[in-house]
Order: sequence, then C-alpha cells, then structure tokens
Amino acid sequence: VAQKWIMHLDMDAFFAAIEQRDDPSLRGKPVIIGAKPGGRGVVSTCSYEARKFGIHSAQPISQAYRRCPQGVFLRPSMEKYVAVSRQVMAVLEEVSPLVEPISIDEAFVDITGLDRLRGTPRQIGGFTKQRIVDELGLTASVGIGPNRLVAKLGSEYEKPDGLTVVPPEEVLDWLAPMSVARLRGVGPQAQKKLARIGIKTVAQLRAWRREDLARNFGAGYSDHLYDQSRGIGGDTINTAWERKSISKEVTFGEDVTDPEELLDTLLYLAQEVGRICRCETLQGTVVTLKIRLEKFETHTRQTKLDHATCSDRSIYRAARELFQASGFAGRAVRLIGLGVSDWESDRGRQLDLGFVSEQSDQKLFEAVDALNAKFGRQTVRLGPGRKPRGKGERGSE
DNA sequence: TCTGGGGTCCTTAATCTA
DNA sequence: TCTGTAGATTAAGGACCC
Repeated sequence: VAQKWIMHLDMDAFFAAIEQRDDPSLRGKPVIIGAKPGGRGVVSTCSYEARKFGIHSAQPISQAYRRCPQGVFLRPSMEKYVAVSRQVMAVLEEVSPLVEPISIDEAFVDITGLDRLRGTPRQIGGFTKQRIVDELGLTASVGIGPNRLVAKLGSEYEKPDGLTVVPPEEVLDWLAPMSVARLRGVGPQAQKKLARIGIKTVAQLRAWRREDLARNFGAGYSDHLYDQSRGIGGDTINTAWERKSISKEVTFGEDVTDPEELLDTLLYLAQEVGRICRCETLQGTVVTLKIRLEKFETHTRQTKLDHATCSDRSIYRAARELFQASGFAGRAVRLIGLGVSDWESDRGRQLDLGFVSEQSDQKLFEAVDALNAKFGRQTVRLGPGRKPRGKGERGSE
C-alpha cells in the first residue's frame, strides 16, 4: 500500500494578522477581533500580543476587555477575510490539486508523490509557507504526516509559523506524551470522563483495550479514541465539499419577550437564509427553529415540509408555525435562529421561489436564472419586493 | 463570570411501516 | 388478520470544531 503524505495548513491568528498587515499602526499591538466590547459576544481571533494578556478565542468579550482595556477591539470584516482565504487556497492548489478547505483559515493537502517535482515533505511545507509570506504577507503553521490526524496535530504542535513533519515510524512515540485534550472530538465533557478513569495522556489511552473503552463510551466514540491513540486516521482528501445546512441566528443585546419583535426577527432571518439558498441554488425540505432562553437554555424545533423551498415566505411561515407551537411565546428570548437543511433529492417537482425578497437584486436574478438552468423550469416572479423587518408587512399570507 | 455564529456529527426516543 | 420486530424516518438535544 502506497504511503501517503498529508499536509495540514493553519493560518496564524488569521483575522488579526490580516488587520495588522493592512494597518501598520496595529502591528505589535494587542488586536482583538470579535463582538463589540460592552456587548454580548466573544473573541473570534486575537493577535499574539493580545494572547499575552490571557485573551483567547471564544472568550467572553467582556472578560477580554477587563484583561486588556488598552487593546484594539475590531469587528470582523468577513468579506475581506473570505477574499484572503481564497488567495491562500489558490496558493495551496498550486502545490497540489488535492486541496480540502476545512474552514476559512485551514486546509488539508495531499502531497503524496510530489518528491520528484517539489522535494521532501519538509521542503514542500517550507516552500508553501514561504509562498504565503511572499504573496500574502501572512504566516501559517504546517503539519505533515501520514494521515489527516497526524497532519492536524502537527500544525498545532508549534505555533505560530511552525513546521512539523512526523514520519510514519515516529508517530507512536510522538503522540504518546500528548494530552488527550488535543485529540479530535475530545472536548471538556469527554476530558472529564477520561480523567475519571485515569486517562490524561495518549499513552494512557493507548493502554486501554477496545472493549474496555467501549464499556465507558459508546461503540463509535470508543473506536474513534482507540484509533486516534494509535495515530490511525483517514488519509483521503475530499475536494468536493457540499454544505448540508444553511442557518442564521442572532443574539439580542437584551432578552426579548415581545412576540412581534421575535416574529419580525424571524422574517429577517428567513429572508437571509432564503437569499443564501437561492444564491447557492439549494432548496431544503426541513426548517429548524432555534431558541435560546435565559440561563442559556437552548431548544430546537423542526418540521419537514411537503415540498423543498428556497422561498423567504415558505421558510418564514414554517418558522412562525414552529414558534407558535413551541410554547416559548412570552418567554424572555436571548437568541433566535433559523435554518434550512435536507436538500431536495427529487428535482422533478415544482420549484418554490414564491415570494422572495430583494427582487431588484441583480444577484438574485442571476441565482434565479441559475435555478432555472439547474432544474430546467420556468420561474414566475411574484409580487413587489419586501423591505427587511418592515412593520405591517408580515402579511397573513 | 459569561458564554457568537456558522456549521457537523452523534445519540436517543418516538413513530411508522414492511 | 394477528403479532412481533427490524429498520427507516423524524425530531430533539448535545458535544464539538473553527
């Protein structure tokens, strides 16, 4: 069986590094990208200067502000980051066509069999990092190993600007002293459970037999742990990612009780979700409502429609019915969200584009045309455009 | 103390059905 | 037709990831 070489690349402090690159006055300063200080929200990314103050991703922004009031707090500019992300992926695709983006700032690359063309795995990693510095003015951390697990752990091993190569024969020794917290799928809950049976390191995990792990965890999860402790992981790169759901949610500055305001928000969310569905020529059959009450108590309600849709009105109507049936009307709501999933498999049915908003939007027309092309049908455009969150426009039908 | 927004996947339970 | 069950489908929640 041919030995594979998988590379994982992870951009360093991606959002913060872009801001510092584009505004020299931010260099050397603690830069924190995330929610507005004073509001409800968390840190998305922060510069390494900010990390010295104990600031980290997912930290409540209020805590970050307390620790570093002199820091530069910025809201994220996602369009900019998406554009830079595309440039990063383009560099990777020049290294090898087998690129699988995992998120906005990381990707796996299959670099098997490139030694004649580009040198050893270490040389390929160094060359890739250098190109990203030269062309984008940003640094990345790279891990290279025989599979995705080792590559990913490798890129985390030394940060920032790291390059870690773990040949297959060194994998077991390299993993042994690592904390199980670094493994995939081991979060706070699993860590606690593992610690209770005396497992803190990969070596300790490896000492357990599969059957004994299965008595403490589910069969699927224990296999997952068993394999990871031995450095076993997938080595195939999937270049054809397809999304499975589209959702939007908002957290209110202060909890909202007024059902009118909640329904208006749902209408806005339905328009956003519907718009993205149309831009991506997707129609879903399941609508999911998400509600977070005080004390972070979170509920979801979902319904399967009798037809697939990308229409604002259909999504909104389903969401409204879910909300009204939920019994949460009258409760103080912290967050409300809306999603669509389970794309239609039957392409022969009627395309539900009825009552979409923003009909003057050129992009929408293009999306509608794309939908027509995709489904080979004629589209009927209905009614005047609707303004987002318009009072009194929430018609009964 | 305070916990975003966008996702994926897994487990469990209820219900339907071959 | 009765009965029991395996398996699919639907729904809800939760852990986890970036």
